[in-house]
Amino acid sequence: MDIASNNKAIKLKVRDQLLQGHEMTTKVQQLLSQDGSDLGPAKDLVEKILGSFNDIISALDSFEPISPSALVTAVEGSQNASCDNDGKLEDSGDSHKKLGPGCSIRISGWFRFGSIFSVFRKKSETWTVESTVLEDTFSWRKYGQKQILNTKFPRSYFRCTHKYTQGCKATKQVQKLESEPRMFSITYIGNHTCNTNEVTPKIKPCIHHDEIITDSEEIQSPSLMTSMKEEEENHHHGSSTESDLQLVWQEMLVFEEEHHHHHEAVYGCGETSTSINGLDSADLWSWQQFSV
DNA sequence: TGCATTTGACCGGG
DNA sequence: CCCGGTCAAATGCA
Repeated sequence: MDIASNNKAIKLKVRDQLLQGHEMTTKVQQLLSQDGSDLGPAKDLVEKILGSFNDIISALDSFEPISPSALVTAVEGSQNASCDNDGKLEDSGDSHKKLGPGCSIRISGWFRFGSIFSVFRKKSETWTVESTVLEDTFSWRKYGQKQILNTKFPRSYFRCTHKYTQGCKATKQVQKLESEPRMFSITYIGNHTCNTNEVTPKIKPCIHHDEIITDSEEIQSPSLMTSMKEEEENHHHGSSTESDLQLVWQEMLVFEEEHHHHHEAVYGCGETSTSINGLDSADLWSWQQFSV
């Protein structure tokens, strides 16, 4: 099998997996919508499923092989996008779609998997995600927090833990959405150049949706997905998988472009460890060590 | 004790 | 000069 067809096969496999996950998530959501049932197990299941989504997508995303202008709509300055008091998201762009109650956003080309997690993906190195979860597959260290003018919630600043050890320039900014306090706007700036293979995966807490959105003072819970990922990595030993995924990612983007599938971007939660402190009106968010 | 977070100070761009 | 982003000393925590 040549490289092209191999990549195609991988691409299809990834797509299949994601679509399967979508179906499962949809079913579980239906369960959750039913009154009177015990929601605990269902919520856990959703957490796992969405964690898988985020795992895959984060892995793909981390390679940043985005082909020029791909289908991903430019969202230069998307970190400035925010919901005003009327719940409308402001954006300089001209392509908008509805995101939840009262929020319109510029849409990137992506798959539709649900309504938990939406993405403003961009061609280059800055993109914004809206999610109920604050986690991804990278290791972040908080270096600042700022109250932004005319916003209710402070913005937190994070840099890659490996900034100094490996010169990784990736940063991210996190801010609660005023229109939907359950959601966080997460802006990723720059791509990770750190060698995550050097980082020893750690079993760390995984945040559950409910915990994130509550006003709990301190949140830490065990991760299920991290160990799974760890095992997976032991099987793949990294390198070839990475290049495969990079190519797959490119092809996925092109694939979507070719088929004119420009959807609202939605996918699930991550499974990294996240420690969240003081989620009150002056929210402080703190990502702790985690690695791919 | 070492590492992560907090938070006021500082800096640069508009 | 204002504001957003970053720095770095102080503080917290395991």
